Amino acid sequence: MGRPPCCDKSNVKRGLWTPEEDAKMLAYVSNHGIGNWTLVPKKAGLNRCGKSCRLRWTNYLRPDLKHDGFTPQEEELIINLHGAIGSRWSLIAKRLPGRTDNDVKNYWNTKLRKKLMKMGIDPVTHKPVSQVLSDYGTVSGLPSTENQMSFVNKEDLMSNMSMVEHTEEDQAHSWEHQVQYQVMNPENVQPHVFSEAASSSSSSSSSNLTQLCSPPQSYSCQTSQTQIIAPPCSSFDWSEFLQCDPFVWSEFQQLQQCELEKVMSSLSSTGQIENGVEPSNNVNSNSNGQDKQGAAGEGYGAVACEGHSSSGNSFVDGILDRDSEIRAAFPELLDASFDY
DNA sequence: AATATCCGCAACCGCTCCGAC
DNA sequence: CGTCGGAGCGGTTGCGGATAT
Repeated sequence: MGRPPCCDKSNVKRGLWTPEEDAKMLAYVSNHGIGNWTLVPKKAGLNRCGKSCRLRWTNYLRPDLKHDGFTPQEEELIINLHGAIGSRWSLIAKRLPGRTDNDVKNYWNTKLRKKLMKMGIDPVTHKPVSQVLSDYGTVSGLPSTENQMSFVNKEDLMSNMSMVEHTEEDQAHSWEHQVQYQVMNPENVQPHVFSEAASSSSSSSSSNLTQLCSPPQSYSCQTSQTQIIAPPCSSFDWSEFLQCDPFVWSEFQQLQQCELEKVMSSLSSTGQIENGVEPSNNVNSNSNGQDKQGAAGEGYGAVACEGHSSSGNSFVDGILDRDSEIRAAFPELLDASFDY
């Protein structure tokens, strides 16, 4: 159960704001400032809920807001940040002056998500669709597979599947986009892109869909381009990518610390920690790795942990799962010190 | 020209967080 | 230390304009 409503909704106006209401709101704020939002509608002479006033102000009336379209630079930043921290729209919006979390969220849902799907990128995991499908195919024999899918819903899956089953030219085009995207988002690059991109057989399995992730021979030029632009060593460390952006890295560290403290607090309060050692039967600590796509897909922050007492560790588990993926892909990382 | 469908955006809802008391 | 309530967040809904049939 949530909190009771902040006001009696039957007595307040809802829906679109009129120019008169906007004018009252602007006049009040310019004269008195914001203060307590629950008092603003009364003082401003508006028959609105305080929450509605706050939303109208923050999402539309604020004088520092941009109302024009998103630039390619903003677009790229949103994609990169979404890939790094997930759907934390308010954090992403902080990096985009004049944009609100609502703006960014809407733009993502209506434009960027579709755009990535057309490029052959799963907008949830930021991985090539073929990779996600391959992973899905691998886990399809396990129970409750729908909980392990990184796709938002079946519609997305069908959309993606129909996309990758288009013509060879489309596939090649899609691959080209994938490579370009992966250069932009190196933390999501799969091993074969760096070291084995030209070898379609190396990444092929019994799944035809998996084969689609390999570049057509005629597109080897994209591969060489990737090798030039991509990080110089094959043992790419995704955390280094996060560190490239001080803001993202700062937010990441804060979130990491915050989540860690919550987990430790939760575990210690429920007696699951003895001498600082976590119990070994954590459902998300298995080495299977097949159910980890959702973890990465939800911005490392939404690992399903239903029915388990350590439900607060989703973020850390997501990070650890992602780390396991990288380590599995790049065994040489095992020699490196990499503690969270 | 009329109707149906699609799409984008503004607004709402439910929930968590956190400070005040 | 527990409760209350305001602020803020992410997800979802629904309206209205644009486009297709």
